[in-house]
Amino acid sequence: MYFTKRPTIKEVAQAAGVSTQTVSRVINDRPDVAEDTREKIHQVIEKLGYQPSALARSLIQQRSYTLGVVTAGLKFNGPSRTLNGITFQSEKMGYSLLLKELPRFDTEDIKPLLQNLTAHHVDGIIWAVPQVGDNRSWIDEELNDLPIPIVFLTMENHPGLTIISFDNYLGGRMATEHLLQQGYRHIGHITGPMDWWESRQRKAGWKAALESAGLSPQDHHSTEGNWSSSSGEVAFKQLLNQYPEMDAVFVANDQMALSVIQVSDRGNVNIPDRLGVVGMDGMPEAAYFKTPLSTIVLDQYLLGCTAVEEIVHSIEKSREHSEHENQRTIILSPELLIRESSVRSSRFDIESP
Amino acid sequence: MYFTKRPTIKEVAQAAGVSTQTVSRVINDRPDVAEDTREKIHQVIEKLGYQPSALARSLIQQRSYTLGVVTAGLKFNGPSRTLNGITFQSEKMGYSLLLKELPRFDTEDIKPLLQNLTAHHVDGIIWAVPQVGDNRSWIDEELNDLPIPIVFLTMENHPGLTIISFDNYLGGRMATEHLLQQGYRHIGHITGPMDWWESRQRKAGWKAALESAGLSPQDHHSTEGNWSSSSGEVAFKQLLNQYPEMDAVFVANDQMALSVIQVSDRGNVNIPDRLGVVGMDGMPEAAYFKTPLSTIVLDQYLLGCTAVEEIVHSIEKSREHSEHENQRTIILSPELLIRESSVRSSRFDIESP
DNA sequence: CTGAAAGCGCTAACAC
DNA sequence: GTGTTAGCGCTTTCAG
Repeated sequence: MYFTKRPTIKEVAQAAGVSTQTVSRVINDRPDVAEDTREKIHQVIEKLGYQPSALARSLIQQRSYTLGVVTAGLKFNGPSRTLNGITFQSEKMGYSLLLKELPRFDTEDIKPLLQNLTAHHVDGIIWAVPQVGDNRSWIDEELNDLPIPIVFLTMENHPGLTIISFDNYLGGRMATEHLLQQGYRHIGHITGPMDWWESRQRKAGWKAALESAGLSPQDHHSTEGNWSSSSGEVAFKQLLNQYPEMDAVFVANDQMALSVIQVSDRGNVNIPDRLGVVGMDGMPEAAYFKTPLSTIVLDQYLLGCTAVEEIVHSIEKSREHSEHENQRTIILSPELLIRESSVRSSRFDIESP
Repeated sequence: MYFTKRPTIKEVAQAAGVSTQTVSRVINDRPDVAEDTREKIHQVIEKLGYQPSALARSLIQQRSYTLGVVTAGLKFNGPSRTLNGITFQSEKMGYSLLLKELPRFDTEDIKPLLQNLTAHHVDGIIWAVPQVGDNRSWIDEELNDLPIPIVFLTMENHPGLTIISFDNYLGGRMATEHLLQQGYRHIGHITGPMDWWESRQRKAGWKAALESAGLSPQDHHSTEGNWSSSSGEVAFKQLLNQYPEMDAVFVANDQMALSVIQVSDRGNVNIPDRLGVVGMDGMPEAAYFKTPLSTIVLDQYLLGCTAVEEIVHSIEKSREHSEHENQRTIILSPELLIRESSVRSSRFDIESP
């Protein structure tokens, strides 16, 4: 196999018998080129398979049309669906993507990564890593040195930052209020890892909904999982133990809800009659669980698209004015998807208060 | 918010009172720099927060240490787990990633994409798109013009190409042979979309295993799904209809197997006693299905890592000799993971031949 | 040990 | 309309 070098603008110019500047004008579709010159150059370009170097252009134009994307946990559904949205929206808007994945969600030392990104002259950064533990502590130190705009996904409000998040609090409320409406009164909760901001928000929503209904959620009405199905099994068994009156449970994601359904099935606990279940995330498979799962759907694809729109917007703004106040917070709403796991059959409806 | 320009090597040189070449020597860790000069420059670099431009370096060195990654279907588990492996291995080997996602698996017009990648001076390309329909037809036309190495994931053997695939045929065989060993004799198959090479391979493995056992698989012993759980439901119901003697089924992925389990449960068909089920892929959730699912595990992460190793290897080779024969085919083996869905309880064991 | 000059591939600003 | 000059930020010669 032979690899032939890509042709340069110089070679095209020579082959066409013009200067590089004229070739440059043609490939940038500028006027002020004679029609037959343009024609000739196009032919040479076609023949040589010439493609202008994005690198050289980025250097001279001080603009790369490239976005840095930092993600974590690509093997999970949420992050990869978000990335899915990012790739499509960036393609649509004419930007390329430089991808980095953190080895852990709570990676704290991100300075080298940031430097690597700016070394590549990315025009902006999408920080698509959920807020976990102290993994936002670098912001105060590093952000001032950052020569380009950045948008953050999935984190709490922070003055001066552009942030796009789901309303996890609302999601928790919606799930719980739905269960209340169905007549359940003893609603437990299996949380995600409590060092995750999203977990805390979902739990707060659950709590608030119960309190609004005049009920008083106790500490022993919830247990903590780590998002995985196996952790959900453990957390559910523990919850059954410490909260025997429980007649419904809001589970912080669908994976953990899956094992709630399995354990209930094996224990002959009927869902939804004896136990109502609502999950969160909206994985398509949830419709095919033993009992189809009601869930709070998060549109991760949309999150990705929105992130690109915002960062491109910020980039454009920052090029107009060297100083600018552009930070804003966008909250995406979750949606309740009702399936069997939370809707009691009629004989139970009659019994409910 | 203010954005401060990144410093250049020139500014560092001026601040340190030396020439840019000397700074260059320091940042490239070359000898032949006086210790105190080096020290001084390091201090200035630290103070200014200087980071050399990867773009300028790529231009002059004719080498970007960047890999082009082309993927498709990131919202699915397989592709994103592969990407997960790619990000980690490339980070480890000192390469950055330029990511592109095809809008559809069977996108045929990839010339613009290829040009875009080479325009960014990527050193090599990982084509992480499964072979579907005619989506490899561009190879013969475009590959000769490609100035850099490329490795393909998940496609059939093709002379002159470097390819890394799972042994899908073997996977199909293993699943089916396992069911045979368990005493099942009427083994059906739900395939993936038959325009996928992987689907055809898995089916061929199923067929071969049955024939080796002296059984004769018929056309009506299999139906076709599209990987989704909902398609699996349809395909399974159809299969039940046209193959009523069926006592086991090999399902081409875990998602579809999920609905096989659900439909069976609702129809009071006991798994594994009345119906043995084996899936494929190895999604972690499969352990928590109503009946825990036996499955053929594919290590997609490893696939990604291997892809990076291979492409970097090819890049290195291609820089040593302008001509080279480096193509090779790597086949990764699947693994059988046995859970309840395919292991009959003892009272049935006794009955089996 | 250090610096000056040239140039990677391209475009901005100016000439003609 | 088209060419010339300069330079984006860096490294590679080659002098000294």
